[in-house]
Order: sequence, then structure tokens, then C-alpha cells
Amino acid sequence: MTDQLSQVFAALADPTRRDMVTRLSLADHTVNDLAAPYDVSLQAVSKHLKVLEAAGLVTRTREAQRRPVHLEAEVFDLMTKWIERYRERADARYQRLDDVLAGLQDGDTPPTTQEEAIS
Amino acid sequence: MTDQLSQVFAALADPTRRDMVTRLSLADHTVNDLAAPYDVSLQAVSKHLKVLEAAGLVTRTREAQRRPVHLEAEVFDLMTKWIERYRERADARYQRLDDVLAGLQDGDTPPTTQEEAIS
DNA sequence: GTTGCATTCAACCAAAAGGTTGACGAACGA
DNA sequence: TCGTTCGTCAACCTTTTGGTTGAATGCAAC
Repeated sequence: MTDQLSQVFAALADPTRRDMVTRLSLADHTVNDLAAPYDVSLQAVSKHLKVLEAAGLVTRTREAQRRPVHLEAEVFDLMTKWIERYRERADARYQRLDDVLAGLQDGDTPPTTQEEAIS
Repeated sequence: MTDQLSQVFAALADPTRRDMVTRLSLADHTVNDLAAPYDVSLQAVSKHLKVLEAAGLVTRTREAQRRPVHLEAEVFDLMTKWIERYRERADARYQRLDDVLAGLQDGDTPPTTQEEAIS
């Protein structure tokens, strides 16, 4: 599970981490800030942040003794690109289905579909 | 991890499952079909399909002794909605940042930001 | 009815995920 | 320098995940 897309999806599969991301989309937070609403230890929150950081979803700078957490926008594009590619294909497929149905009405033979393997 | 959004993200965190989804966006497949390219047992593929099905990403009908797997489009909307909501917020935040910078140039005080907790 | 194909169920295993507690490190404030 | 605050590291535990093999099921075809 080393590829980034997998890491991003896995990071967002956890509701706590998803909530953190949502809050970080409003403003940067310190670890303590971030941990406040959740009923888990600070160490657990620190672990969650490591997961988000490894996925490239957040970065952390240093500011005196605190380490503000900042959300990175670019990585979301990875996901949306993957999803959009699927969507285009699904749309194209429904289009082909329409063609088939139209073809049947005209008495034509349906077009053949070809396979393809992608990451 | 019972909520559907978590299940969808978790399901797509696995490269094999993501590849299955991509192939299913081109056409329905039987389990055997689907398993062919991967170097794992048929039972492992069956388990992957159970994960995708639980997440609502695929449905399965019955057709003689095979069970064709079909990709369901609607669930992707859950994800895109969540991502888009984040994106709107991030955009709004950058807008606020622009306002702050503009305000500083005008000698105004920056607007305060308010917190909010969401799933 | 028996054979054969497609798929799943059950039991098991190793590794990863998410949590805990306790000790440590780094930077400020007095 | 001393105490305090912010955060991480390390060791440990339990549950989940992704894989295995072997036995069962459902259906069709002969």
C-alpha cells in the first residue's frame, strides 16, 4: 500500500481523520487544538497526523514550541482525477448502451467493447 | 467504521480493488473474469468483492451459476460531495486570505474566522 | 444422478491499524 | 536554572485486514 493514491484513500477512511481535514480546511491548527474535540489521547491524534502527513494531505511547520498543521490542496486532485476518469468511462459506457439500444431498433449489430487494464 | 463514506474510502484504498472498479466501469464481469489478472486466489477476490459490495460500490445479480458484478455509480457521489465541500471551504478560505491581505493594504482589521465541526 | 464449473463459507495465519500508558525532548516564561 | 507547555517516541495490546487452503453449495449439462 505504498502508492500515494492508496495512502490518501486510506487516510480518509477514518472518520476522525476526515473530521480533522474538514476543520483544517477552515484554518490551520496546533496538535492540541486539533485533539480537543476527540475522546482519544494526544498521542493517538499525533499518530493520525502522521498518517495524514504521509499521505501528503497535510504539512507541518514549526512555530516556537508548537507545530501548526496545514492542509495541502494538491493531493485532493489525485483523488478527483481518479474518480473523474472512472466517471468518464461510466458515462461512455452508458453512451455505448444507448448506441446498442438504438442499433437494435435499427436492426444493426451492436458495437464490440474492448478491455483495458489501468492502475 | 460503520458509516458508508468510511467504507467507500477504505474500499478504494486497496490497489487491487481500485483496479477492479476501473475494469467494472468498462463492463460487468463475473468473479472468474475479474480474478484473472491478479496473482491471488479466487477466494481472495471474492473477499474483495464483499468489501466493495458492503461499501455499496457494486451489486451482484444471479445469472445461471455465475454472479455478474455491476458497478453502482451513485456511491461515488458521496465521495465527490465530501471532497467538493472541502474544496469550497478551502477556496473560501483563500478568498478570506485575499481579503485579509487587501484589508491590510487598506489599513482595516482582518475579519475573524469562526470554527465549525462537521462529520 | 453424477460430473463439472462458478462461487462461497470456514478456519486459520501474519501483518497492519488504532488505541493505550509512560518516558522523553525542545522551547518558552519566571 | 526550574518548572510548564507542546508534542513525539517507544513498547505494548487488541481488532481488522488481506491472504491462504480445504470443504461445501448451486446450477447445468450429460
